[in-house]
Amino acid sequence: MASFRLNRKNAISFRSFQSQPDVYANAIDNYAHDRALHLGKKLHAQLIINGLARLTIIASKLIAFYTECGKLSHARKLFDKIPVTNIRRWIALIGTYARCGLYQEALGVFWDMQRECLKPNKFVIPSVLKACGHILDWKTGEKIHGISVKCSFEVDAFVNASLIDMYSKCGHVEKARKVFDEMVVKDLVALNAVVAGYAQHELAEEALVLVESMQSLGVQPNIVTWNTLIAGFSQKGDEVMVSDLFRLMLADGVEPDVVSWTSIISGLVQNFRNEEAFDTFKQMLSHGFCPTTATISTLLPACATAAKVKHGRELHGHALVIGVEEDIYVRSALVDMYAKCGFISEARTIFCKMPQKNMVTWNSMIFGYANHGYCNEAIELFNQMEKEDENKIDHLTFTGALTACCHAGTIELGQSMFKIMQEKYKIAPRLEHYACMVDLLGRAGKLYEAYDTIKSMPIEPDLFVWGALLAASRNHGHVDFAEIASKHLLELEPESAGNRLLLSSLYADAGKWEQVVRLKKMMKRKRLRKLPGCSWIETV
DNA sequence: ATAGGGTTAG
Repeated sequence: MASFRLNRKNAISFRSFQSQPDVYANAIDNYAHDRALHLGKKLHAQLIINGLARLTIIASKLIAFYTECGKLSHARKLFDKIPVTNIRRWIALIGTYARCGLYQEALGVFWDMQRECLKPNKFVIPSVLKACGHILDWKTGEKIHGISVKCSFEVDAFVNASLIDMYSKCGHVEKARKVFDEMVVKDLVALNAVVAGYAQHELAEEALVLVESMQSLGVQPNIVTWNTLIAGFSQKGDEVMVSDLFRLMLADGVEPDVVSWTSIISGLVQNFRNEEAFDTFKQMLSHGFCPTTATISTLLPACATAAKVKHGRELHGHALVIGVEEDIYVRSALVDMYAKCGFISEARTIFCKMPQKNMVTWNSMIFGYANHGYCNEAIELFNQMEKEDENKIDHLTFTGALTACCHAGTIELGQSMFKIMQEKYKIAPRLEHYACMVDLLGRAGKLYEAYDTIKSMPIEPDLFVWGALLAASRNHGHVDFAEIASKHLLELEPESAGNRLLLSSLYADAGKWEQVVRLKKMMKRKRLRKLPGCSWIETV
């Protein structure tokens, strides 16, 4: 009797002990889904107090929660507190990171796992390869390839398809093809991964040849294959081939879907055929297809001039109606579109209501400010990004911020940013950064410093760098530097009439009329003519 | 656990 009671008591307490963590686990899941960082933190504090935070199940959920909220350091700290008992937890964390787009973190955990001498299984390899593919790190991908071979995973269809995808994304299409050729049983996913590799690197013809040869071996293309081919030819601007494929696909009994349409539209936008892109979009709608986030965000850059803002607003309306306005791609493209069209406050409104921002979101807003003369706002936003989202700062962020410094004429700030970029963020200056620095110094009349900057460059200056020096020389009437700059410009860009006009007006300013006549004669001889400036106004 | 269409650029 006594033992029965004891057992029952144990059973009850065991059950309540079991159910309580489940309740908390669910709550954390919900907070992760809503990205309710504040509420989640409060719950975490409570779990530390009642001791449940130590449970593996709770800790795992908290890791997922912080990961979802973008608080990686929190996630990692928790992870490191959990004793390593089995590899499944490592693999789950790697998978979570890879799915969330946190590729560096995924790889970091993978190498930690290797350091702990835990053998990877074949399930973790695709996640890690996906991470390599996205960050274009084929060197690491190749190491993973080696590990896969050593572990005899190379017969696995998932591992092979992931290897092909990784090499394809990194531009090593021939390595991808080699993996495919060595596969004993070639499946459709692997084929499509090679086809994508070809299509995305302007080798659509190769892709087509491969698909045809596989067809003769009995592997039939599916809608993914067709859409990949369409995307490949559409990016190349080969519209004849695109419509042929569209027909072939129909004849094959495969119905084109919204991805097929979006691929065509994307190609048209890439090739600056905006009108046709919109026509195709209308055709797509008339065929009864509902646009997706990809359709909207691919079309928005085609509306990024003041004359096209009406189209942009229409797309914004579509996004609201079909309920995809919250998508980060759509919103980033909207921020950029409104900013480029000059509707800075509308851009800012969308920007501010975004709970998650990516580098494109931040950079678009910073560029929007910088290009419209809101230099202080651009610089303030850069400071805000440093505080809130430092890890998303990249070379474009600095281009935007330096452009703002240029327009504002804040030399010291520009110089310190140029330094911070290299020293703190380890970003090697690119041509556009040097062009900004030359522009910044040149505008202030510091032509010697500007020229010293050019001479210190470890990379070959391009026409924007020399152009900045030439423009500054012209504005400050400095003929010597103008001659140096124009000499380089002529070497780099012999066809550019604009630079010569700039130079000739400099000579005119300086009173060297005979030089002007000589230059203009030379331009006439080469039949170079500066295109007249033009603007676009939408007629209703 | 793998394959297709998407946002920033002087």
